[in-house]
Amino acid sequence: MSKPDKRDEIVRAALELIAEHGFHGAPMSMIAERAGVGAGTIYRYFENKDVLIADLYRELEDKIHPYLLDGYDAQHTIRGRFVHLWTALLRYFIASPLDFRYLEQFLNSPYGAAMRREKLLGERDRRDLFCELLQDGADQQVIKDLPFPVLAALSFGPLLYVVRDHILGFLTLDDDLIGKTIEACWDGLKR
Amino acid sequence: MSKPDKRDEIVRAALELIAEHGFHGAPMSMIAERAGVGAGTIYRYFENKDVLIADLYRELEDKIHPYLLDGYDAQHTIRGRFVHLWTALLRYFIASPLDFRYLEQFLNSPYGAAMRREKLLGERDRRDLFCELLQDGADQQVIKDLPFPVLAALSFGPLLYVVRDHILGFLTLDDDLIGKTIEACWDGLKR
Amino acid sequence: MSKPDKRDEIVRAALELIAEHGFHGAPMSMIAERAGVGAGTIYRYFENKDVLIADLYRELEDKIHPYLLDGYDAQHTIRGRFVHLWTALLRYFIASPLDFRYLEQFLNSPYGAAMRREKLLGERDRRDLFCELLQDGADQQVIKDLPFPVLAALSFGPLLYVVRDHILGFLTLDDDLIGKTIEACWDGLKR
Amino acid sequence: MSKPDKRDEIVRAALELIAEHGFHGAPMSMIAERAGVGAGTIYRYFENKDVLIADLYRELEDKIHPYLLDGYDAQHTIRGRFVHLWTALLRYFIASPLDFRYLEQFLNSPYGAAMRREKLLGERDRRDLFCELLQDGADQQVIKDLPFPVLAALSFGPLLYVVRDHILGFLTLDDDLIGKTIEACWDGLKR
DNA sequence: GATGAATGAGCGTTCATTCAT
DNA sequence: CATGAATGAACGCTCATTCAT
Repeated sequence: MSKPDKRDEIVRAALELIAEHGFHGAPMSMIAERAGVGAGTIYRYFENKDVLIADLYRELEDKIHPYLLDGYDAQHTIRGRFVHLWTALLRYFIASPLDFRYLEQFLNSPYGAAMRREKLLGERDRRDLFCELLQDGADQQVIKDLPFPVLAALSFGPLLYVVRDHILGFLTLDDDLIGKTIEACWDGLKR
Repeated sequence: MSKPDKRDEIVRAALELIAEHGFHGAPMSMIAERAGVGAGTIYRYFENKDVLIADLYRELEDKIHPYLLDGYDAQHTIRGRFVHLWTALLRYFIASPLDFRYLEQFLNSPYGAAMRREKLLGERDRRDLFCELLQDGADQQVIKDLPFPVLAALSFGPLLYVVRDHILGFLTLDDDLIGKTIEACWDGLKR
Repeated sequence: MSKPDKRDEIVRAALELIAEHGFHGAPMSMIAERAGVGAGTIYRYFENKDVLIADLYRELEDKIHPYLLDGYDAQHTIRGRFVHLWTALLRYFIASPLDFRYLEQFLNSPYGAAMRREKLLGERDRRDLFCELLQDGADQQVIKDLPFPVLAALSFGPLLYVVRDHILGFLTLDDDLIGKTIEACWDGLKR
Repeated sequence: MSKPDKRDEIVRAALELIAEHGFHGAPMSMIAERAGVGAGTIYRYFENKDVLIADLYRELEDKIHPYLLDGYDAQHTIRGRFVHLWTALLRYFIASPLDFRYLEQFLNSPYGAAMRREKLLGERDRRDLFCELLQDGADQQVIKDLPFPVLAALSFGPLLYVVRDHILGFLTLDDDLIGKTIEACWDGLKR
């Protein structure tokens, strides 16, 4: 097994176990076992468990980004881009529930808070399509004149909630319902 | 120190530590120390850590409920009741950030998922003012015709997000902004 | 409840719980609860758990002694007295299995070893009917010429074993089988 | 220190401490210390304390078995085989008193009761030389016509008692006394 | 005397991390 | 490089004993 292979196996194993059982239900030894490597090997690729967790998050972001870009046109209306991005993201999460569960765990942890702090307080990240979209919408006065974190909450809040409920089996999101939910969300956001 | 005092100190210490550091960052020994009691004393009042966590949640619910009821009129319009309930809840959370952080931890844990399962799938709880309100709104066709979990997501999602961001210092919620945010949320919900 | 009553209740509760669950399965608090007294009360009557255990043993000895004496005639033959004593003891144990289980626990513990040390190495206790009997039998050259502890082993060993097996349900001791077993035991002992 | 060394040290330490102080007087931490290993290391070799205790018993059985077989001839008379087996066992115990004390603790524990239940009530274990011998003796009508557990009690009872007394220093078993005691025991058993 | 709430040392067990091989 | 045996601090929890009431 070549070097990047091992790293990939570790990442995969960690994602699966943390998504299923949470950070505390996924000991390093179990991750190593599932990855088919020695326990010490993880520490060649990740300084410690915290770093593994944070790197895992970044890899997920990078993995998801192309799906959002597929068919995305920055020249479209704000509304059209909003619908496009969220439709893509919701479909991705529904197809990859483990990825969603992992992100949820991460965002609800201190790591997630630190990351959000950067996103919301630091320089707005132009590479983040959702941030960019809200910024454009605010600039063009298409969406409400509210502080950026409130706009973010109005988009992310309901949509991540429904994905969670879908994955937990509390409702079933089909394409029709996805569309209606995103519309409702947009109603809250638009001016 | 009299008997209820000890219990209160334990509850306070547990709430603070769990709110600040999460369930796993709040060992029983640390809770005992912060409460100024022996480690074994906690077990006189709570069978084990899980029971402590669940009881703490119930106490918070009971503590918050009166604030929601204060000035609440079940004969008002759906919209008026919606604004009333969420204004009261947001103000409560802003005044008691530890309570909010605790509830957040709880709802993101397996305990929370189990509780949500009951709320969403079981008999709708008429004592839960938020559930009741959404039900009434759906019955009167004032709010959108969407599955109940989606309606819940449209209310809870954005509003709990902004409270979190406020408590983390990412924005500052004053009465004006609270009002505007609730309005925006209502826009997403109303038919 | 008068003073001796409390003591009796503690003794009864301790015997039951220790017989059923062993020394370590019978916490002082559980003994207190079963006895219907406060936990601290036990310490008014017994200095600590070890003393309680030892006192309990002595009370059992005193309780059993009269049953052995009933119908006992020190002028009978060694053999007759042997059969009498063991028949009485086996019947007692079968009727009071908790007493037997307690004695068993005690004798297999360090307390029991210390007590046996006294009995076997110190001045032979003339009040102990079994010791006396073996001594008489040795003096009259009716039983084998072996060191006292060996004679004791030849009597106590098999007979306590069969009682245990009876109580554990591995066999059923009726009067006929009790008689035959004591006879067999005597065969090993007699010259 | 190589892998089997650590396991052996743990086994040795556990045997010593449990033999001397009983199961409850031999905490895992103390076993680890005496073995010269970390506390967690024990759990690499034994799933938990119960498993350690049970494995220790099995290892002792396996260790003793060859001593019994040495010079054993299944074609000999019942009496000859009886004398052979018990002489070998008593000599073994006298040479390895810790092994005896451990077995005693084990057999007087719930584990021991469960094991005895199997031996006495289940299919008679033909690999157990003592069981086999008693069975043969009963079949050939050389020993008394009594239920199997009674026969077992007549053999095991006195002989294990005298070993215990020897180890506790209440008497001194030399080869002569061993022989005489086994003879006496046989007198109880034979028809 | 009697109580039982309070204590805290001690238990069995886990797991992130290290390091000799 | 990779390993996985070893570590030991830390966890949740128990219970013999004390002492203010």
